[in-house]
Amino acid sequence: MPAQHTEDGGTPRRHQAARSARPTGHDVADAAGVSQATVSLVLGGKWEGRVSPRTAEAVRAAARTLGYRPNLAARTLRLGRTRTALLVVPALTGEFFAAVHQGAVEVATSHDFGIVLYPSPEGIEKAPDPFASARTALDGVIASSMAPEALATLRGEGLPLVMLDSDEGDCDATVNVDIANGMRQVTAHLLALGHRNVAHLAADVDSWTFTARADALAGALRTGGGAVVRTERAPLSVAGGLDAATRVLAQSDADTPTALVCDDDLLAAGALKAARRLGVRVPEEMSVTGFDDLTLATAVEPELTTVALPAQQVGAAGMEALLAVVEGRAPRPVRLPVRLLERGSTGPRPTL
Amino acid sequence: MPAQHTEDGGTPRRHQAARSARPTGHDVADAAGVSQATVSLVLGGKWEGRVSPRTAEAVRAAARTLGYRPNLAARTLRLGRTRTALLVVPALTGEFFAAVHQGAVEVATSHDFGIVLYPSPEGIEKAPDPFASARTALDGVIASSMAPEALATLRGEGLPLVMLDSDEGDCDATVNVDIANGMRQVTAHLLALGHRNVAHLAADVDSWTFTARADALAGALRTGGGAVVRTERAPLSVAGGLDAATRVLAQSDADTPTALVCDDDLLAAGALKAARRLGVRVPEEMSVTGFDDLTLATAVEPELTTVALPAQQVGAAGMEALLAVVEGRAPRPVRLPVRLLERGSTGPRPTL
DNA sequence: GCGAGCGCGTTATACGTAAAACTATGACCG
DNA sequence: CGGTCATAGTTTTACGTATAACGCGCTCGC
Repeated sequence: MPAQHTEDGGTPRRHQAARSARPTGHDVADAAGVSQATVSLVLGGKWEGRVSPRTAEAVRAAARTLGYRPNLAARTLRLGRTRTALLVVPALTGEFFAAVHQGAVEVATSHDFGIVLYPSPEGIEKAPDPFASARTALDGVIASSMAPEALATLRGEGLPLVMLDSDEGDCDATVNVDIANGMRQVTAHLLALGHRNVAHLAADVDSWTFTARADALAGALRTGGGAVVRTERAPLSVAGGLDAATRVLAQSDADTPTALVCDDDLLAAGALKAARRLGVRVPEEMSVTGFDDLTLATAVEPELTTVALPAQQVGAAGMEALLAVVEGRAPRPVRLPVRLLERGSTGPRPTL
Repeated sequence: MPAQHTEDGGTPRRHQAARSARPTGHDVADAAGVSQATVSLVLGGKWEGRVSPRTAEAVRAAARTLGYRPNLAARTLRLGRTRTALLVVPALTGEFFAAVHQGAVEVATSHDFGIVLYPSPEGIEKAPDPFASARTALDGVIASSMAPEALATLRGEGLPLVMLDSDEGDCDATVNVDIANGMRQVTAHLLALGHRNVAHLAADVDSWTFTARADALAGALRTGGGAVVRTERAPLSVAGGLDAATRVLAQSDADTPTALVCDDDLLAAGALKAARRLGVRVPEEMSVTGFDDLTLATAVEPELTTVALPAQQVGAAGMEALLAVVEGRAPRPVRLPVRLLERGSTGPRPTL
């Protein structure tokens, strides 16, 4: 005596145990009285001509009331793509990359992309696997600086790769800041103030941006009739700048420099400390310039003449380039302008 | 006339088109001459008593030569868990949270956990969905500060939640820094130097840590025979500190403060600038204290007396607490000690 | 000598989604 | 009236993994 009861609607319920589990596409389908495939079509946005508007609306309503959000893992498994990019930053500290990140995120979200961060550890050697650390499959990588082996891993994966501030040729797109022009502006500023003999406080970091700074400084100075009379390498920190600048300022001979060009504001801040300790007045007796325009630049006395970098645009351009690559368009190399900020740490060359 | 050819081994090859696609468990299985299930058992580490050692070794060898790495999406879909935690940080800038992150990562990786970052945007209101931004399912959240609504979203998801530096009660575990003790140390230091009338430069940020700083300062000062004679709120920046400190220093009456306690080193750096502009010598005429021991603290002149926070331990303890919750153990609240760094910005109370 | 148990695997299945392939109902047209 | 076509869906399949359920050939105890 089969009851033939169909009051339930006859739709097969597969979920019934967990009451508060996240709703799936099947749940939405049941609620809207359609199949899961229809739900996928409607919410995927490609239903025009395949589903009637009233049904589509019913599906959307059901999804809304159930609070449906698609399962990312399932979608990824199905599609093999994630619309997610990995942003490799040298470390989590640093105002520059905070802005880069923000710029990248803004562009990404407006294109339905996501960004996950990979702060490459201090000792780049023992870096954990970027892919494992991302915790999801990736559609591309935007990298600022990276250990060669990690970069090789990336290429091996065959992922689109955008390099920021690097001369790495083996990638799909590059975004650079016009470091050379920045240094030319610094040089022009110092030359205009009468300086000829310049010392260079170089960051002891092996990355393109610092090599570019050194080269640009030397080149611009030479063509302007000046010269780098001394180069001192220093760890990229205030203490490093202090030590290195102390070494420079302690010595004085015929070619004593009257200006100290630092690769970074941290070094410049250290140089300011060194000058104060040695009784050298800035900028009256010695001009000091920084680079990057960190918060620190206006916290110290005198405020640092420095070069501001368009960090946010770097991130935005990087993400745009990645989108181009992903979508098969040809990205063209980007070179962004910088701006010299003339502040209190530079002044006229002292009369001898 | 069935040929009965089995020279291929008879194992059905499902992948043959894409030559360079990432190998799957099936590929490893084929290479090792076993089934995918066996591969999963062996690589999952739970094969003892179910697979012979030689077979297990064969599987591992095959996985190694193929460069097999399991598909995270598939695993997540199957298991419903990810061994991934979301770390919510107030912004990407900030040395404190860089260290917090590092501490958390170290603990996490040693427990086969992953961490993904969610830098909550400046305007916390328009924050994008943390879950969508994570790009993967989560097993828990470690949050420092968060907009109430975002926190509600989190709770709604039913995820384990660890709060850092917060008085939020509705969570599974808390990790705090002993802010009160830090302010007590600052106060004791100033009282020992003879100061009684203190001005407070308060960060204009609505978060527990700053409320705690204000309360602790007022309390400790009172019990020690001193008093907060003036409180000035300021945006959390050097410029904010400069403005607020200028307001404080400009006025002078009977109860003129001889020490300026700042909620943060940024404010203290601003205060130093204000003092210099107004011709107030630090620390001879006015003592200034900071908080957090940022890089900036030793870049300014004089170097800031400040309170160093155990950032890395905060992250480590947070992750440990989350692990405890996830594994069903009961985490107990953590309160970490701080350390006063006496430097040049504080000195004896000026004789009137 | 025969069922029980064990060692060593295999087969089958489910997770939630996207999309290809298919079905059913009418409308239109020659 | 038979065929073509559009509409509005449904059914089915695959993605790669983890694991429950199921052999299958031996050995062992009684």
